[in-house]
Amino acid sequence: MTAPPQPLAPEAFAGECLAVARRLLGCHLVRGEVVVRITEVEAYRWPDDSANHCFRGRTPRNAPMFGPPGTAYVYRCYGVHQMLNLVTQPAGEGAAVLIRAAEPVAGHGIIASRRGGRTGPDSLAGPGRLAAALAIDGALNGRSVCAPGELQVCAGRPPERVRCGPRVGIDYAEPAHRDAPWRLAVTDSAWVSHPARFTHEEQR
DNA sequence: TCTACGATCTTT
DNA sequence: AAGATCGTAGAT
Repeated sequence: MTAPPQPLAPEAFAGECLAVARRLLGCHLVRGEVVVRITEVEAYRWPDDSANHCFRGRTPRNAPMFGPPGTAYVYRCYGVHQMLNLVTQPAGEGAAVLIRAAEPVAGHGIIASRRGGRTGPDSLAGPGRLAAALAIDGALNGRSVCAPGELQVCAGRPPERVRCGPRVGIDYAEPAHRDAPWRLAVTDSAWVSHPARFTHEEQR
């Protein structure tokens, strides 16, 4: 019997958003019997990021993003898909990391059943697919992932290399933010959405 | 109240 | 290339 993995502490999320995003790659999301390794993320930065939901200030929807680091921010997109974000930086600053893709570690059968029998990257690559595979919905919005509960983030296997490129689906943002390479992914993982849209290897 | 529009995915 | 599907935000 091994001890259960230790969840990341709030301090792990309290740093600058893009740096936290980079460190979240390779970490594990633990949701009951299902464990996945994060392979793709996007940083929504603060305060100068016109793609960020918080760019024009606090609203009822984005309020969880101003909460303490390690808070889950879950919202519905296109009336259909749930998007899972993890809040970064100190409370009061609206910055978060969108979790866009992951690869399975445990609970393959549960994932497949939630994804209509799919077992390949189609089951976990893309933020809506990931949320569906983990059964994530608005019930988790505003909850901490640092305390025992329905979702945890734990240390995993860090990536050897990272690639990056512009974030997906934010053409409405100002050009400087639309084009900024704030989407990061584990190089060599097949469990990544839009694999053709990366522009750089390991910018840091 | 009314309207427009998504940090997407699926099917055509 | 476009429909699904609905909460949010900004305008009226």
